[in-house]
Amino acid sequence: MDINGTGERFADGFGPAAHTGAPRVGHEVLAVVFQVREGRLCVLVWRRGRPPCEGLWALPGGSLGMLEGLGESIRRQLAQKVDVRDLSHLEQLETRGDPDRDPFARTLATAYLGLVPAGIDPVVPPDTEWCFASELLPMAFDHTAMVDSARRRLRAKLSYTNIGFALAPPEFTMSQLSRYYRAALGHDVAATNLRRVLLRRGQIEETGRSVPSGRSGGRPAALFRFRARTLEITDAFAVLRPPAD
Amino acid sequence: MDINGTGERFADGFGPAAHTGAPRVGHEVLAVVFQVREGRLCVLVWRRGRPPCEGLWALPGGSLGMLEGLGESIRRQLAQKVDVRDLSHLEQLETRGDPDRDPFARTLATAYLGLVPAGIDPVVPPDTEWCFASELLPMAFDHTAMVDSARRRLRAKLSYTNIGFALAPPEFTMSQLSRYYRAALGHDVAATNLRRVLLRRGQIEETGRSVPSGRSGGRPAALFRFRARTLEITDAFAVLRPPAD
DNA sequence: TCGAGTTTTAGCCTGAAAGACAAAAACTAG
DNA sequence: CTAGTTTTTGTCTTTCAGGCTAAAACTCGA
Repeated sequence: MDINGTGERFADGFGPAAHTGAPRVGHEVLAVVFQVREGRLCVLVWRRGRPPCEGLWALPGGSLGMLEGLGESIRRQLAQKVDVRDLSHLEQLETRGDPDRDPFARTLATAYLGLVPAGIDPVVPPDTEWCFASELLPMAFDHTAMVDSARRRLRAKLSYTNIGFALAPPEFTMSQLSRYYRAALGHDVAATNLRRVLLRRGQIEETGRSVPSGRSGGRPAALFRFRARTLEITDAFAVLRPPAD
Repeated sequence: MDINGTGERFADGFGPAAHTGAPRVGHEVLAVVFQVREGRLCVLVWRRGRPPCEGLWALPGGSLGMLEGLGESIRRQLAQKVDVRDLSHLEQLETRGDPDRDPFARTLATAYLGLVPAGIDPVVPPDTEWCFASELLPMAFDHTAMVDSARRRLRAKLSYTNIGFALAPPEFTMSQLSRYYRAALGHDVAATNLRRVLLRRGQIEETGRSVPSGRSGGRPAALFRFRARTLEITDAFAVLRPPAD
């Protein structure tokens, strides 16, 4: 990597701390955890009790342990906020490292997107709450930007993956599912179209059972479930496909 | 963030190095730089001259400087490999941090996807080469996985963004463009369909000029250009759109 | 200069998929 | 039994991708 032997390799002003020459900066792992509650998209946040950014909302997470991987670390740390078994999906989002993102120390942060299915209510510590994503007050550091990234990622993936499985409980009616989609997408989703789209894509299937609908009567609703509970990409979604033959 | 006052916060075995308590690990920034050359997708790699992984291909990049951001850092480091002005696109890909990804030191690496338009030939140092992406030999550390991520990302974005602008030179004929797409996608792309798709999406436009086609005759080909040279998402691509009204 | 060969361009057709809408089905409550 | 409610089914329209063919526009050689 010493491209011309002139030592430009250390133009950053730091010699090697190991064979790679990487300087040692702090690294933390954070998560934007979404859940649909009361028909609205919510984010799990906690209120900082000390400076910097005292009193502001912050994302759950913390320091990367010396012996753990990134995903491993955020799972461990979320286990202290939300029961890990409740996390239906987790994926890496982005890493932020602006020198001034934290005014007190040079710290990088890798953000994850986590999802919790609707209908359960994990125990959270007293300083932690589920906030409506649309009404988030300014957050600590660059956490607002991370939440925005996470919302965009979720919205996009609802279009071209089966990620709905992570928002919905194991079984659901189509009108329930359309409410989860509406909460995450921010606009109405017609249950009848949603049904056809997801059925054609093979993402959901009928369980055979049904439940009575609202207390004021109405045809009983069929119960559906997602076929898979891991992320799958809808391949029919690709444009510029390989030629037919 | 000390969720219950029992000190579980430091369950990773490390006390705070700063107010965040982040342990200090090495961090490097790498780039998967693609260019279409000779009609094929190529990756910029260099051959390691010393252990670990001596003799294996590796991605360009290096240590994050103490005062620079992540994107800033990879741009600086690529300037030593490829003239920065030639980079038509750069985006963050993923951060890898398995404790054993580097056997000699705990190092995190943030990978970027970079693109260089076809038709130019940046000066690269002697240990550095453009390798066909489809014929890459095993690479150092987890770099192979990063190249795979980058290829998937590029292929996906060719479907639903205007990222072709970063593969093509400023002006091009449709058959040239279809060759760039074929190289990146790995399959034939009919120039006539590509033209209609990109025109309808408003991604490309005619320059008004044209150039003679192959030496054996043929109708002159119209020259096109991309309307934008920054990433834009094709919104018509979203399924589950907001209702019409 | 004319015809053969080559490449690009334009037009037409098909099929897949999404979304709007309306009617039928299946229930509750009074 | 009827009115009201909700789900489900079916039809229609629109949009877009992609295949195919014919026309256009050029070069080259006879």
